[in-house]
Amino acid sequence: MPANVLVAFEPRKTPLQARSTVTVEAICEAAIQVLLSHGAERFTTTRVAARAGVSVGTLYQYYPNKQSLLFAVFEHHMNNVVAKTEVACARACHKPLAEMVREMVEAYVDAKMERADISVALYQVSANVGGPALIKRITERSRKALESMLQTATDTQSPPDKFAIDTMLAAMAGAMRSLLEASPSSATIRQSRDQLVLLCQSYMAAATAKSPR
Amino acid sequence: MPANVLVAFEPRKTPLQARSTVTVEAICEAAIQVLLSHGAERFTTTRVAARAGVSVGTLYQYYPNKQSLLFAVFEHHMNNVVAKTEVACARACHKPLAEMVREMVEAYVDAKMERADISVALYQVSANVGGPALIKRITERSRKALESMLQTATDTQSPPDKFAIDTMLAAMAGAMRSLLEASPSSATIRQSRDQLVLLCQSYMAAATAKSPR
DNA sequence: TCATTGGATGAAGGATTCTTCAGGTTTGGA
DNA sequence: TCCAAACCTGAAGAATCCTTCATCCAATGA
Repeated sequence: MPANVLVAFEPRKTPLQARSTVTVEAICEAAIQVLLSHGAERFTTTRVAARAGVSVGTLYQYYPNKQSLLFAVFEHHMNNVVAKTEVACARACHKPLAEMVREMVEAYVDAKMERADISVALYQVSANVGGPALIKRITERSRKALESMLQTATDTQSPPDKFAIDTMLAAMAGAMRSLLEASPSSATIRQSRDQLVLLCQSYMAAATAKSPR
Repeated sequence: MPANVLVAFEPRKTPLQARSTVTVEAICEAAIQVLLSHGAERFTTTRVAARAGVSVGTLYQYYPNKQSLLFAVFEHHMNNVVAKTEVACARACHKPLAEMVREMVEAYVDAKMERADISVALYQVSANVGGPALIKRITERSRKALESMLQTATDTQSPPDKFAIDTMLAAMAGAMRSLLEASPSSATIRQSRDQLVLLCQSYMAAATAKSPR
């Protein structure tokens, strides 16, 4: 009944020599490009291999199937983004709420934008390739980082609850997606980033019980 | 280079007799079910036809190809949701800002939830099947409805600008998606809806008051 | 009643795609 | 230098899938 049949997602073998490391990276990069130029529907292992300049057999030496390749790229990208968000959260502790939120949102937007092409490409497959489970893990990590940051705010009593934080994270993801899919100019990016900062700031302020003046 | 090759999206012929109307509806409903039970990857015209209790040939009599079927279902669902949102906007004119936003958000959430299964199913294909273009049209409609509503707020001077409204719409969509994909209990739905209301209210208030210094 | 048009059928052609594997090439160390 | 392990190749089998079309069934109205 469920859409995901049992498929191995783990990579098949890890590259040992320098040569194969290059190959694997070429394959991942090619996957992005094929996704962008042909779409998820026509995303083919053969096409990816051709674009990477290797043969299909090589691809299957590192990834047991098509999905595992997509999953690997997806996971790598997501981990990169959360990691940078976590760093920003850690750095922004013990500051006023508004400032915290600003730093965190800006880090998130910048991390996504750094490889906008990957972000856009992966939207096409996030729903299929073990996305739900991975996204859940990522969201949890983000929430934890946010929670422990918010607890140290210098101008609030009780930090927002779990629900509020999850809602904000989802809203951020949505705004980010709509921005990315519009292939925006750098001016638009700055503007949207500021809007997103304002959105998160005002929501967090509203969801937080302020300390008595 | 672009992912979308030229394909006809228009339905092939419109049902005239009552019999065929039933058929077309069965096909659309079956499409949802197949999407949910097999996933976008294994979404097949043959499977849809089988589920609808008709033969493939019948399907191709009304839709020139697989994509046009998906597009039709997608478009129908989106139109339904915006229409209800527009009605709510019209109804909420000449009220205080917070109340306006609440009514509009609640209408949106309710409309999405009414056929949660369809909403969830379509997330899998929204990126592929002419999604971008359709979503752009839908967003535009929503923005217009919101703009003209906000202009009549009884307690604000200048309504939020285009950017702010688009950001809010994207944020709403993101929060909604994350909610829907978690197959939430009705208690969770209510809670999330309230959070989303608060988010939009506080953002609109912040974007209305004055532009950031 | 019967002709005409709308509606339905499903086997099969044509095209893709995933994945394997037997055999070749390169690398790194002994 | 030489060998074993790592790495690469790409033709081809097996499995789907999309779409068509010749053919049959049902409804409508004259």
